[in-house]
Amino acid sequence: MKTSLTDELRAAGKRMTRTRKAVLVVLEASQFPLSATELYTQLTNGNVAIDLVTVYRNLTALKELGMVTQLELHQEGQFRYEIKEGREHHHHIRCKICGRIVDLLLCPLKKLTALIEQETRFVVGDHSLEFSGWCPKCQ
Amino acid sequence: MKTSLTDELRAAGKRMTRTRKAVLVVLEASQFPLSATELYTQLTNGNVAIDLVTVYRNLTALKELGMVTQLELHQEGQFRYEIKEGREHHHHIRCKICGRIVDLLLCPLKKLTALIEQETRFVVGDHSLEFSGWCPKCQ
DNA sequence: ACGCTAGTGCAAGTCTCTTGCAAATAACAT
DNA sequence: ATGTTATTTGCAAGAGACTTGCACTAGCGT
Ligand SMILES: [Mn+2]
Ligand SMILES: [Mn+2]
Ligand SMILES: [Zn+2]
Ligand SMILES: [Zn+2]
Repeated sequence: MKTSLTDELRAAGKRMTRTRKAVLVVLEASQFPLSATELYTQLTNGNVAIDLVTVYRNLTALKELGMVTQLELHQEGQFRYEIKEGREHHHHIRCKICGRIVDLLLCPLKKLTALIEQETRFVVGDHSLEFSGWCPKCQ
Repeated sequence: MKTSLTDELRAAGKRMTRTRKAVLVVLEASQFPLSATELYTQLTNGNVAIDLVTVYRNLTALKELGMVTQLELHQEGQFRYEIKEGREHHHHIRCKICGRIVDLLLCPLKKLTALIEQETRFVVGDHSLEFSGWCPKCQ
């Protein structure tokens, strides 16, 4: 893990604890966004002693610092978290059968924002875009 | 309410009960998608005696029949439901301050689907797209 | 090494949504 | 109209994700 993350934490009055470092390491290694429970399971299986509530509190803290992205995949009923470091803004597709989640390295919505602002008089902040379907193995 | 809805229900072996009709009437009248709790509150305030669990069960049944759309707005932590009858596929924007939800009568994703299928080898089923921002009054 | 304060674990609580079951009622046959 | 049957309902309890309270622990600046 980069030391810059530790510095970022310090600058915000936060500490780089053993458990927080473990959370960041697992998030950095993951190829897809993790739920709190999945993260907890990976940590526990990796012999990191941590409570689920600590996972939640760390995810919340890291989200507030802008170090992780919180997302909600279509009708999963839970949040997932992805580290931001070194990853562009992107979206996801999830298999309806096996649950596999794959990055879509594109965002078709930049042009659309101006149109929406014009039509609704809203100022657009964020957007969430997720696809679901059937992955190659489950078709 | 249209009698066609009653016929549709019958054709699926379902019944048009007093409570189910009341649910449909409130959904038809709403200008924005309602959560189960909001629907329950509107019914109760309108002197319809109904249990919250019955609201949930009716929403589930109507969703399975394709008569309502279930959607999840960004980070609300609850589902919302919209009647399909007479409404095209569309998306929403929600104000981060007051929670107002407005229809976006467009979908920019039809063209994108072919590209995603080509790149990921998934077969694309559904998508969910929601915006959030600041409405005219809350800016 | 010391002290302050952020962070942690455990327990309990909140909120949305689901399930089990007996009673009520809509649909339909007689 | 009356009876039969399967659907629907209400009440109670349960599931699952996430949050909060509080005493104890441990980073880290000095
Ligand atoms: Mn991703
Ligand atoms: Mn709508
Ligand atoms: Zn985007
Ligand atoms: Zn669309």
